[in-house]
Amino acid sequence: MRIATWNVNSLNARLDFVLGWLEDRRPDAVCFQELKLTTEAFPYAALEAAGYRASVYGQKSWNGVAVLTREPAELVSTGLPGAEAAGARLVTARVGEWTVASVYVPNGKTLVHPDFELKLDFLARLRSHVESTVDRSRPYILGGDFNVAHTDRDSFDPDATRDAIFHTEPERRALDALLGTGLVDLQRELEPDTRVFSWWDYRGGSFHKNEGLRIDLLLASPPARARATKVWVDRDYRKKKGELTPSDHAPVVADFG
DNA sequence: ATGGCGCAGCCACTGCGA
Repeated sequence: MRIATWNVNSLNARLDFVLGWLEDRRPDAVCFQELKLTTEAFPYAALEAAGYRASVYGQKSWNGVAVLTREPAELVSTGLPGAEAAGARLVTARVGEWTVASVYVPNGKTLVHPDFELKLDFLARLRSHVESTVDRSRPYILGGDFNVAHTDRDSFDPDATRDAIFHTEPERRALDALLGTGLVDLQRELEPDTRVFSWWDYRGGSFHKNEGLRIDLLLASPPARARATKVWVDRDYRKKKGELTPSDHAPVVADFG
């Protein structure tokens, strides 16, 4: 079983790039974020031709999440109760014995922007949602763009970014609280000390300089963690492919025995 | 070897992303 998460930064703009990646990596399930299209406009046909079905929660222009699966899946839920104003940012699907959820946590914009409080509220509601609705005694993966650099190790320059957005104590403690429900960060479980990023700014040659952040995470329930054999950032797919432009996020991939 | 912002929209600038 191979499960991945990937903020694609517009599925329409990225479709050919994504199809190439699916053919190359052959994941069984993928959490997509930032579809930037409505549920109706989702490219179901192109993905079905590639061997995938999709559980989708989209909206026009912004946000939008999906869980792509090779096997037929049951759509469990869309949206996060109480966080409707934040847009389409959570979808959960069940495939076989696995439950897979894709989340796109609000960016927050700046520390003094109203969206920053919305971000903290979203993370708190996400914790409550997991606590009350997810059976953590079964294989469960919450994959997504959390827009938080959890520790100093997850940032290219911990000193320069100290207390900057994505790095503040309230954001980090909100992620701690989510993990307090019993989920674990797979990357840190399997590779506690590896300095690895999942996002690099398009601007200023950030990727070339490896000035990135690790903000895309695969969170796992104990049974899912127990089966995990490998987790990695698919850095090659942050690179341009011929004429195809990459997302500013790389896929994060995990394999399970 | 790679890359130097990119995407959506009542559009050619602006808002947003992180």
